[in-house]
Amino acid sequence: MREAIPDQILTAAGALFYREGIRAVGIDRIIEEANVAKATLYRHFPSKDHLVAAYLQARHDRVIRSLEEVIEAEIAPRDAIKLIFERLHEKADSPEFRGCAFALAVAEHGDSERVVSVARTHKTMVRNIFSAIMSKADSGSQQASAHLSLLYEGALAIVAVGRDPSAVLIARDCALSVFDTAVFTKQPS
Amino acid sequence: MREAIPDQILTAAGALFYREGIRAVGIDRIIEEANVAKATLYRHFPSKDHLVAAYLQARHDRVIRSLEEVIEAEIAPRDAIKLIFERLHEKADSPEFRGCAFALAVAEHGDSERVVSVARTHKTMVRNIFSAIMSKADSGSQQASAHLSLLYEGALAIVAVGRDPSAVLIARDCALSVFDTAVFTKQPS
DNA sequence: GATAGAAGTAAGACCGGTCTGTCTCGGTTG
DNA sequence: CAACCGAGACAGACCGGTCTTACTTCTATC
Repeated sequence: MREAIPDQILTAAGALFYREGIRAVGIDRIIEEANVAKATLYRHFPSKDHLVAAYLQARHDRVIRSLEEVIEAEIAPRDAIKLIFERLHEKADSPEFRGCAFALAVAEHGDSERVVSVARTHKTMVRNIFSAIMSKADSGSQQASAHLSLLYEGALAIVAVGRDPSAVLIARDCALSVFDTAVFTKQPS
Repeated sequence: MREAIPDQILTAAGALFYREGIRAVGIDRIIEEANVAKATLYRHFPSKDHLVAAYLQARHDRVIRSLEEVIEAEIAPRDAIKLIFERLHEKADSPEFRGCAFALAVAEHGDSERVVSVARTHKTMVRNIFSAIMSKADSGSQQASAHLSLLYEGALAIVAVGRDPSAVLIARDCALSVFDTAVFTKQPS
């Protein structure tokens, strides 16, 4: 067995969901791509909604792990921010990039509590990543971290529609500028 | 006749598309809500894709007109920015707000050239609005206008998922800060 | 201004296709 | 033998889009 079956299904479903959209991809497409029987899929995921949530959860884990690596690496907060945006730029500079998977999923399944919940958790944790970085800069500005995540999400949204990855670099420059003024004008605690 | 039939259809379709999603709303729902026969709909809009594009176009016209009013009003650039974000906050502070209709549409129909084209045009024009405001501030910083639209889109994206309209106010504060530093550090032309 | 015809409309049957989800069957593997 | 699996038929609903039928409304011509 090359791979556990649930992962096999999630891999196929995830690629299709992100590339073509969730509603646009039927169960039949997924089981064909995953080389799996329909009953097998429904044994592991009781409904398509569950499968979508699991796909988002897997993506969430992956993205957050990648961001936490940046935090755990002992690099200066300013460079961490730079790195995060430049990693995003790399991803955005690819024809198959379609924007934030969680925003896409909520756009299609905004009425599914299961889906929205994972997406919200993800956004909250991304904000917390920026918050952690800013607190390492010993300028406890929670405001600045909110600004950074705003720029991060804005870059994702603009690239999703306009497909021009340079927006991410512009966001990076603005983020660094926000960081600098936040640190420069920091309040003594 | 209370209203031209195409507008009647567009009104019903627009409300349903935005509220529940484009793929989630079938033609039957639209014609029922618009009190119109199916053949009538297809006489005015040759396909659902055309109808979606027309819905986006109508929304585009409305939003851009509202933004241009801000420009044409003789108010200071800084106040114009403030006003734009506070108007967005008003809209976001409503249970039926679901985020940027164009981002939602692209998420669902990213492969439709007709749909993507309207969405891209919209995003470009929004950026141009900020650009026009910044050039009135006689600091020709195109960079700052890009930052402003980044914050604008970020606020839309975050509210779309998190449903917390206060993100728009945070974006406003950041935008004003960006504006101030851009004007303060402007280059002599 | 009356009238014939063209055009627009509502209502809904209908078509072929696709959707999610269930079920059966027969094979394979531990 | 028991649990899982692939393949696929099947159900019931819904999809976008076409077409028919009967009715209304507008328009052009006399």
